Amino acid sequence: MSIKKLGTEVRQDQIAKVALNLLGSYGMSGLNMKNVARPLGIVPSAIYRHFKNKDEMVDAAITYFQERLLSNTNAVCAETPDSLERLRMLLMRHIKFIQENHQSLPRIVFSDDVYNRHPERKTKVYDLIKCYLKRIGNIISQGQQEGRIRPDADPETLSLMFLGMIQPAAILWHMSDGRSNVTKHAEMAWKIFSEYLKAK
Amino acid sequence: MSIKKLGTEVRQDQIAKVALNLLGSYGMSGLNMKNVARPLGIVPSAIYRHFKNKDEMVDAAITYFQERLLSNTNAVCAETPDSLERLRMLLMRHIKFIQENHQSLPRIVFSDDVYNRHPERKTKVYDLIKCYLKRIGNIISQGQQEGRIRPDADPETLSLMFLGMIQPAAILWHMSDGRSNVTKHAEMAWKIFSEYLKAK
DNA sequence: ATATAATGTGAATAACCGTTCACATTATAA
DNA sequence: TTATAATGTGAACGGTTATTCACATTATAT
Repeated sequence: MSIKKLGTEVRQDQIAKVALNLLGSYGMSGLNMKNVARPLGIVPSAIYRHFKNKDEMVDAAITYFQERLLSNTNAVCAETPDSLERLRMLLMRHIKFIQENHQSLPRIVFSDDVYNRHPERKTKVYDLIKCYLKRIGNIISQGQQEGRIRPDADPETLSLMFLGMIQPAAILWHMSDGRSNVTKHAEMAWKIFSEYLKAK
Repeated sequence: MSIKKLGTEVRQDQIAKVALNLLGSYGMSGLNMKNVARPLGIVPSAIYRHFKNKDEMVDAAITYFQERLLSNTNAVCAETPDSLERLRMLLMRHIKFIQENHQSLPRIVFSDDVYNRHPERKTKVYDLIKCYLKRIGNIISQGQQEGRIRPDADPETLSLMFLGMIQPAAILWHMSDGRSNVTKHAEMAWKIFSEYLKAK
């Protein structure tokens, strides 16, 4: 039985991904050293070769999550110059992200296990959300300057409402074990949202 | 040191309230027998006089939560006959509910600790949300029949978007430790939402 | 007032989890 | 090839938590 050994950078990535997956699928209760080690074919104590402790492992998982979420905003800006189209695509990408990664975002945000007694981690997640909202707000502002979006709308309120199109549908999707149709709801919500947004 | 003994109905209520409070404030990780017992001035093992085990205690907490949440819809329907006004009041009540009870709703929904390996509990929470959404949808339908709300809007989509006005703002409020202004956001979001809703 | 049931106590148990450590195995550099 | 560092292993430890149990205390009915 030959044991395959991998470099610590590769392992750190693998561990972070598995950790995030567990967090999204089973919550913080499913995120323990044994569950992380098993799919990688290693033993729990081996994780300590690559992370000082569980906290640093969780931090890595959150950082990985952060990169994945924010990359969506860059992607849609590269795909189209139109502000309304950017919003629509971001909405669909976010839905897809949730369906793939289960409920990482809300679970991270609401599981106080994640940052109970870790104030710096809480502000880190807070900054992530603020950053995401800021980017949505920027797309809206840009659309207003170009005359595509009505000028009397407040970008800050609207970016929060944008997230609001996703969240509750994600809850239902999550609780119905994927039986409810998130994509369809997102499309219908987008019709309503974009009708409001459009400059007359 | 005289020990005060209380009837099991009273204790069950007390325990359920404390449990829900802990769940809302610190998440499932803060919800253990010791933390529930302390504020009641009893010892952890005493809880087993009133609940068979922790699961039944958590169930009682969720039931208590359910009653509190659904009572809001009854209250607004009693306060005013106007559908739009009912929705606005329900929005404000929900915000207040979140501020008082911290993050019970999303934490229950997203903490898989709550119903990992408890499918019946998951469907119970699922039914609660569906019921809440149904009641919102009924208010909207009623407004459409009375000609107060535009008839081309889909009540189901709109009731989900109604929750969407609250959720993301609640996240920010939660993560900023109450520094962000949920009420103000709710008012601004309501302006936008109701403008769309109004029949022309 | 007294017997009996209900409620509260504190110690004990078993399971789980994060973490450490001495040792084994594999990769890498000389 | 060989020496050395990096990576993986399995057993062990301490802490936490839910749960049980024999016992003490308080309420309630007769």
